[in-house]
Amino acid sequence: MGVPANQRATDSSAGDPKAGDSKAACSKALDTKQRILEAAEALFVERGFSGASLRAVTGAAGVNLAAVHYHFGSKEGLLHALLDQHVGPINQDRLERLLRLEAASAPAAPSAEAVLRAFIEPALMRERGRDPQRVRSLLGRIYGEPPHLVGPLVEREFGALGRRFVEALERSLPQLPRDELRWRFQFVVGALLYVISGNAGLALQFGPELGRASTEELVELLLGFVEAGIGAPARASRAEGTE
Amino acid sequence: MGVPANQRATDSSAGDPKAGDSKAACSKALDTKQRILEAAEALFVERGFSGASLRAVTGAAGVNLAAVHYHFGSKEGLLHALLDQHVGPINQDRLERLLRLEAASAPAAPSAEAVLRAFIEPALMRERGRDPQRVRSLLGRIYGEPPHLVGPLVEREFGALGRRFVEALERSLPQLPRDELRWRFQFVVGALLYVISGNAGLALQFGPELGRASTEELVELLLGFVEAGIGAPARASRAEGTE
DNA sequence: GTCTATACGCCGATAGAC
DNA sequence: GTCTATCGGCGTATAGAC
Repeated sequence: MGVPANQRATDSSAGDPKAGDSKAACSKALDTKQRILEAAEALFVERGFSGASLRAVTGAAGVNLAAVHYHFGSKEGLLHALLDQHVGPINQDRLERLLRLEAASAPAAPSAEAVLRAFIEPALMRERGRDPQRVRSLLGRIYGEPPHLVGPLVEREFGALGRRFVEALERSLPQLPRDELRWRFQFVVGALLYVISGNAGLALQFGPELGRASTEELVELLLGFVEAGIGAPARASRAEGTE
Repeated sequence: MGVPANQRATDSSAGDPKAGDSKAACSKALDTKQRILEAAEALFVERGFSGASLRAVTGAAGVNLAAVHYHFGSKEGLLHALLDQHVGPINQDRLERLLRLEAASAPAAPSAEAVLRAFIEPALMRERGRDPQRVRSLLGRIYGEPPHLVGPLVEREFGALGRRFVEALERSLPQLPRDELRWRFQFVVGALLYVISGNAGLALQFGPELGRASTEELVELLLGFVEAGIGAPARASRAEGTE
């Protein structure tokens, strides 16, 4: 009794366990780290961050529980590494597109439509050979986790980029009051995140019929909505007070 | 050593512990239930559902840990009771407004603007003498919790109502393809939830300057955005296939 | 440097005494 | 209706094997 070996369910690497070469040890370390990341990605998307236990992650990855603390410091550190790996490239893509747009239309500002497309398309399209639904959901799943967790994380991964896009939109829509534009940008982010998360409505609310839209169709549908919304006439209901 | 009595920190009721009257017991039960609800509301909003432990809730309420399972069955049951208490009235308000709109404009359909206002205003305005921010946040905080939790909850609290509003919008905008309208309604829900949650962007992203908008201003800002978005010309990029 | 085994203090849940 | 005791699972920390 008492043999606790319920790990290593999937495999324990292809080579023989005797290989003590330092290069082999190094590649094994990378392998462990990568296996943890892949298992964590799948489980975080499936069950959410709080809902996926480290024991489930390490069990699925076939590694020891403590390995995650050695490589990532904590469960939150693991999430951070996962986000750096996924939303980093998305945000880089967004920024490159924005800079290209601004260079192409200089000295005029690019259209709000083009800026919004640069913001939205990378978030929905990027897949890199993986199941696209999975990659997308990870980002959306993060919002709504306990606030003390999501706050610093959003600022770190998204703060500067969001402010940069708002500045671009301010130049595209100079007639719109600054505050109103900033709120509208928040509405865009909200709609995008809700779509990305795939969490609520949709299949749940209307049955599978609504889930049919392809990624490309979804981008166009969302863009049609937010372009009209952000370009709507100013409400200007608060021309008062602060002079 | 080993005396585990670290509960009862706050108090243990005002009366003497001998009072065996049945009426007193009953009112004490109601009091216990209500105290749990109030403490849970505050802590769920502050730390999120997963982040607030039952021990913290019962400790703040000054009741025993097991009481929550006696009265609500589980932590999830407690959340459910809390939502019934808060989003129930909101959804009832929404439905009454919609029915009044439809009655007033019959046999024609009410405008999409009016329907959207009936959907959004109750969610942002209702407060009932409490700190309004707190009441609003509870609803928004729920989304993004682990999907197995949020799925049935959304369907139960919101499914029928959401479908009813989509039907109304379909009558208000008959020229818009059904699928496109349903997606757009999802975008509205996403933007609304993002605002309600108060979780992300906003103060975090732009500093406190953006948090200044009053509830009434916020309703108008959001309505201006979603009215334009939902009424935008159809993209119609998928007139194909299913005939 | 990489990984394993083991332990600690919380958590939600439950059974049974009062 | 309330409380105590206790359960298995959780995230985390660390000592030591290789």
